[in-house]
Amino acid sequence: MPRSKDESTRTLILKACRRLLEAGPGQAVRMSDVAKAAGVSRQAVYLHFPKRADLLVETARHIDAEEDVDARLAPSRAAKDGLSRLDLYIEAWGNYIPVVMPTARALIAMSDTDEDARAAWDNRMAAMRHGCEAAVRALKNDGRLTPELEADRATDLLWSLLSVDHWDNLVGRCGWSQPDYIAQIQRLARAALVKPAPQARTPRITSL
Amino acid sequence: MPRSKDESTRTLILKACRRLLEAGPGQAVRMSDVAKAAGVSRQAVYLHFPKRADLLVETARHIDAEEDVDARLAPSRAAKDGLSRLDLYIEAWGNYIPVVMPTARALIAMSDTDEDARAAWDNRMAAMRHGCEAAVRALKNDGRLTPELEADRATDLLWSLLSVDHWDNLVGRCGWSQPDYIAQIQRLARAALVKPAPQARTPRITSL
DNA sequence: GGCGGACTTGACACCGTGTCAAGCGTTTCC
DNA sequence: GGAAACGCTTGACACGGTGTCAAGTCCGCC
Repeated sequence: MPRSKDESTRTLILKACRRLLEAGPGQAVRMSDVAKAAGVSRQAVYLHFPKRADLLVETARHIDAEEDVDARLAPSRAAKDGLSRLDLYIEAWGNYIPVVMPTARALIAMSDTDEDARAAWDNRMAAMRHGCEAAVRALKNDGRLTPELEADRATDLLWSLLSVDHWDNLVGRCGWSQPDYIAQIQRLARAALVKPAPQARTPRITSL
Repeated sequence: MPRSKDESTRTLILKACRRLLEAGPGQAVRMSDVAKAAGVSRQAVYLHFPKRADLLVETARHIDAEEDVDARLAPSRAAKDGLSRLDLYIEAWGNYIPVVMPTARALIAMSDTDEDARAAWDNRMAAMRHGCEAAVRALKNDGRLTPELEADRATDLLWSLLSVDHWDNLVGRCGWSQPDYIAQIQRLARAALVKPAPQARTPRITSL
């Protein structure tokens, strides 16, 4: 099934697509552009990806595989307490956003018109939400979830704080650095979701 | 310049455009659709709005005028202390979002390809940011801005919390009610930006 | 009466997506 | 060795939506 060399035409196209999306913020990235960049005919692209939406969806998957998104999220899953799980999840996902961002934007733009693109994107967002849900649950188990919020409300909030739009607003438009973004979202999430630690036995005023 | 009746063709078109945008979430709203809905020829639309981007931009302005956005924002400007200014600004803008949302979405979608649409939308966002800036400044003057944040950082954060994406995530996707959304954003903004009141003279533990 | 402005009608160019058909060069398998 | 199968190329075309153009119609109004 490969053409001849070690790289199949399919992955050649996916890599070209990714490269184009990452290169030009505000670029069109038409099917013909991808074909040209992959050094392949326009029809070859359609041969592997019948619709443009398919190409974008598969590009996103390809990035997930190349960047090993699972490995990135593993530390948060292994966290011992709710608070560190929250922090680690924010760190992992927050640092993954810039990686998928270009493809995400293209996919979101298609979602307005294309049903498949919408479904694919919703799916990704649902997966991300599960991570938020797990973090909130861990927090709740530790008795550290703020009493002002139901678990699902807290999940919604965290999910929205970690949305790619939010990242784009702060990093893309406001010019925040990536570490600043991570730190501020962690601070924000704590402020919004976490209640102060039950200061156990000895009632001392601690400033942390 | 009016055609004959009390309503000029121009406003007829703008109203039709608004109606269509509000009617169909996920609808295309092509130039021909607007023309049909306004009971006018497609070319009449182009006569008043040379490009589709122009039509959308003017529709947004038209909504601002019809809904008197300035009057809505007046209370926050009149607020006496920073904290209430923050709350009132969130309430005013947060309640305005659903009004402009449909048009906003169309404008944002165009921003990917159309430079004018992008500029127009950026402009609106800049105006909204000024409101955030004012609220943060008022907070700072009261000595209630959290020491963890510079004023411009705080403005960025508030601005992003009040973005239409955020509203769309929480209300549109998560199904929050409008009052819930307002209350939670207010809570979130306080948690993120406001430091506890300097408990003046008498050091009593207050739970508010 | 005739002028000018607002609008209509119908045609057309352009661009990007998606489709189709025929052809070409390798590989594979009998 | 020959034929079928496969992966890809070439070139054409339909479609839908935007934007343009030119001619024509219907007004009110000086």
